[in-house]
Amino acid sequence: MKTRLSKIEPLENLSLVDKVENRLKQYFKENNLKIGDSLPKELEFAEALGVSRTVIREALLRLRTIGVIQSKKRSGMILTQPDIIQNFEKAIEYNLLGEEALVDIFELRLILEVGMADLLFARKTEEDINDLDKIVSKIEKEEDGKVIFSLKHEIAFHSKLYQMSNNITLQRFQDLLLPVFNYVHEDMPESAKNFKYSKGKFVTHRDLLNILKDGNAEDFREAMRNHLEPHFERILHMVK
Amino acid sequence: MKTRLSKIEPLENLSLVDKVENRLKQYFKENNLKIGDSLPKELEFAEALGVSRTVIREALLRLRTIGVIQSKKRSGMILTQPDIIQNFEKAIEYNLLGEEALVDIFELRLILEVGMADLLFARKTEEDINDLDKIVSKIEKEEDGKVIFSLKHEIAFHSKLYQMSNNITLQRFQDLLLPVFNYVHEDMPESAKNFKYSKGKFVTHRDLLNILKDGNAEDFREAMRNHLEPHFERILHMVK
DNA sequence: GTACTTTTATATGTGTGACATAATACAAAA
DNA sequence: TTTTGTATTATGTCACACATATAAAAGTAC
Repeated sequence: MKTRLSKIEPLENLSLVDKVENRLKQYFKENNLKIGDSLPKELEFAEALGVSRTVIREALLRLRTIGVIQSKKRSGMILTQPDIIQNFEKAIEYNLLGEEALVDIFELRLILEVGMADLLFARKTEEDINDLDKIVSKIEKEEDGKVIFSLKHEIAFHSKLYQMSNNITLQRFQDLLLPVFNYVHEDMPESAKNFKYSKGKFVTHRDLLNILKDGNAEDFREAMRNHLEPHFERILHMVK
Repeated sequence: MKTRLSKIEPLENLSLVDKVENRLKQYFKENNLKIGDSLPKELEFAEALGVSRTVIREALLRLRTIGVIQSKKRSGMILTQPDIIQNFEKAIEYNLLGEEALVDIFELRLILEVGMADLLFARKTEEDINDLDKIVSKIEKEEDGKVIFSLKHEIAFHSKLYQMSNNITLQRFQDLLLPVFNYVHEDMPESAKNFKYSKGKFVTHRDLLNILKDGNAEDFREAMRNHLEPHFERILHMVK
């Protein structure tokens, strides 16, 4: 039998910059640095670690890229609160996500919308309901009785829901999901766009709104689950 | 009267590296580059854009940091599929997230667990159920009849659920959530740890497992919602 | 000709020193 | 006191040199 090598770890194969980055992280931890604290200057780091300014700069640039530090001329560098969604956004901007990742993300969206009911009920305001009402009325007017799948309408309605959640991370996640959503939609077979709901089961935006007005979180979850039925159908029968 | 200056807009204040980064992105788009394609070398970029290699390297390093490109000595650089979770992870490693972000993320976890029911039912296997059974039995043995909140048990059980979802992005998200979860838990008042469920409503891990075995997604959602009751209680009554 | 080793060329990685630029502190002027 | 100029300083940009890993070519043995 061939010897398995899965357990053995490779020797340290870190570049100088990698090592410096680790030391920096260690330095932050040891000195218990917090948001807003200022850092020593590049040359001091370089001298202390015995490397060139080039290497220090590269390590610091990584931190700057993920949003852990900010730097200004003359003032030096300070620790900042990283924007966790931002890098996500940047990565997506490059349109390099593969099929699996896109599907994963699309699934995430479905999960979120079904799962967010409690947040909506806890945080909805009169104003939110009115806004939603306007959106739904507009949709109904344009759809004019027909049951069609309109990406624009979907986005308007569901974006409002995310906004109602009052969870910034969630909202921004939704924002950056839009292109993905668009992609998945374009890729959708006609059969899904004209999905036939089981008779009597079709949950419209109006239905969702009414539940949001007078119903409870549990009902909303199940209604949303039905509303998203064509998407779930598609996803759940995919072979991964 | 003093002249107002509210109308005038500041000029673009992008650094050279910023501009170069934008040009690179444009270049990728225009040439419709895909994952695996190789890039011109640094010096060629530098010459083409009329900037120093330093600047090009900084721009490319940003891309490398967010995982859009990889580089090897001699072979040059290739476009790679960015790991969208990785940057998230890195940012979190630095413990610089503020209270609001942590709460947002914790909320996200609750939403996901309630919303992921359909995925679980669509993808569960016999083996999964058996694994879960083992985990639950172990929990019951250690809890020995008492209803206590054990972080370790929670993690074991819920991690398995994420794994069952068969959604890599979701799983990795869960992984990186653990430290946050830990933080929020430590910060939890005793009242929540000894949360009193309304009589008869307490949903145990065993209950969840049974539903997963023989029930349906809808029941599972509601059961999970109850199982997570103390967390929801805490979150939903927070003033944001 | 094939399998293997050695050499060579090359693109990225690292180092050094210089100057440019913008933000700050402070002095000078009004 | 407020504005304006000036010096200082840390980061931003530059040019050039050398180190290092490695893909590709050349060489070697069979």
